[in-house]
Amino acid sequence: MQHQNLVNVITDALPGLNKSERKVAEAILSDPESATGSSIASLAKRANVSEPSVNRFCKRFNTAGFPDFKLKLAKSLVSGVRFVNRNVDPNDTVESYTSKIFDSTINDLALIRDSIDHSVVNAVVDQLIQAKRVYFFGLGTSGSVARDAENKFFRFNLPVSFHDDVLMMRMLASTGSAGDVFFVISHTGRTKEIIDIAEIASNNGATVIALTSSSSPLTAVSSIALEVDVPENTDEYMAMTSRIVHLVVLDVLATGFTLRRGPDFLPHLEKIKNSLKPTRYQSKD
Amino acid sequence: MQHQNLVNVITDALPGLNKSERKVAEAILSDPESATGSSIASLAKRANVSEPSVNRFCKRFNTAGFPDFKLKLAKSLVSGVRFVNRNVDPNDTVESYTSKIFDSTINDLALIRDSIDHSVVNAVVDQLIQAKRVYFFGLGTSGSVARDAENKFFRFNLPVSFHDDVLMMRMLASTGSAGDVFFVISHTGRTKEIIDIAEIASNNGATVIALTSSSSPLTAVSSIALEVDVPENTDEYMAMTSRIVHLVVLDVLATGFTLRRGPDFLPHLEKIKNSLKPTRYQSKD
DNA sequence: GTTCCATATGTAGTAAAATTACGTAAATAA
DNA sequence: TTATTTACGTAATTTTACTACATATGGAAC
Repeated sequence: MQHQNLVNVITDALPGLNKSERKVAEAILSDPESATGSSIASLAKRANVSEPSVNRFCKRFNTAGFPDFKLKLAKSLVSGVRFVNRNVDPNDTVESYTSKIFDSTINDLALIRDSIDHSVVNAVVDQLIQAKRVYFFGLGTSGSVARDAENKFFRFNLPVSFHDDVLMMRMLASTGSAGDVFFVISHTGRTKEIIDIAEIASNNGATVIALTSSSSPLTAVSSIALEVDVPENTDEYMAMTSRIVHLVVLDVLATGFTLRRGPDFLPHLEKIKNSLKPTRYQSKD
Repeated sequence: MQHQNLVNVITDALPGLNKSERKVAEAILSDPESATGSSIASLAKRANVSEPSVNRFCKRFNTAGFPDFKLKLAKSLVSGVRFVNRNVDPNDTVESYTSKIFDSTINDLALIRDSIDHSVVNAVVDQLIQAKRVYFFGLGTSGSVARDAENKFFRFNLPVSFHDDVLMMRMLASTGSAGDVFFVISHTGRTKEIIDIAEIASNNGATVIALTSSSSPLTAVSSIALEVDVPENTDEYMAMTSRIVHLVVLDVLATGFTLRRGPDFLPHLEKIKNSLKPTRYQSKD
């Protein structure tokens, strides 16, 4: 598809490539930017393969040839999506660690953008539209995400709340029933308490939507699971980007919700927006 | 700058070009996309000029030659296309509004990545390192950001808290003093209450750090302002991405903090990480 | 108007780059 | 092992881009 980033495509294909093709792939991935500027000869030399090998490599990735490949590679590199395999290290300057953090966040977003299951997104919007009540649950960092979700979804004229207290969650789950949607957010999907709570809600006939990583225990006990796999961060210095991705996914859901409601709903949103005007100093422009 | 759009540059230069160069410019502008894919010969033919004219045209725009020109043109088109007409509209499918939301978030992140003032980031890290106490303040959506910040910075063995209650904020600000850092987060930087509170803290000799938009009233009453200008979103459907950018900026600050503390600090972080293990079902891998 | 000069544009040749056809080597299966 | 497929490289061909040089065009000075 149009959005598939060539760098990621190559990275994904890496295991299935044969010797010389892999050499080419590695040469490109080690410095994609310069690859877009070099000739087939110089790249072949750098990868220690023959020119036709580079050419065949290009054609394997659905490009007309080397020039076309370079073009598409260059395009992939723009749009903010840079390839990052470099972790933050103690010698980094402000400039370098700043762009590393931004780049890795951008990279993760692009990854999920290209891999998210649209039918699941649709199904979740379905459930939210039908919901009589929505509870957003999350602990720790995911608590902030849940809080943000509440702030977004209350605008839809729908009883929503967010909770980051497991006792509260447990009580709410145990009184849940059909028509209630429990939207459970968890990066790992392995927190025992959260899984317990999701199970309780589910057993009461409520809908449980999980925003979590794939094949986690939480997925198993949910009605629908929005699976978002952000690469784990083993690096001590690196930030956790999964919460950012979760926030954007919630933006997507909110957008889907708004669209489904139709244009009649827009004045309501406008009213909420305007309600804050008196609390602010107006800008001149 | 490097991100200057070639199409715009050519359009601007149009009046100052001579006959054949203008022909080339017009041929390119009439269909820039196809220009990126064609050879110098075919473009020359389409513009009714000779090949060297096309070549000269390219060099006039600070490119090494035709291939380099095509590359830069292609890059310009990517970012251009993504910026323009990326608003959600009622006819969007799940696929299209999903990628629009992701794309606009990515775009905004890339924009800030390239425009953030590194010296300010450094100065803020300086202040945080020296702080005896840090308060994160935010209302509404920024409240979630502040909450997330608390969750991040408490790991640094530093008394931090987050607040989203203006009365609480006011009281804390009025008892603040040198050594206290009030980290105030606000998208608009125009909320009267918040500005009041920042002013009170500042008058008491505390350090006020603002994460907000440039030239806002909040900036004026702060010791340091981390100015982050995310394009306003007039579109009703579109999500607010500024909070995402704020979160990433806080990640950057946390990283800067960790690096400044040095490697002796890592075991402490590890301890916190491990503390959560018993709350989770362990994964097989 | 003619001459001179500068700039603009094109022609033809050359160099570079990419692709193709084909042959050899390596790997795999019988 | 041998047959057969797949992988890879060599060399020739074709395409593409660039350079040097020649011609043309448009003023300005006489």
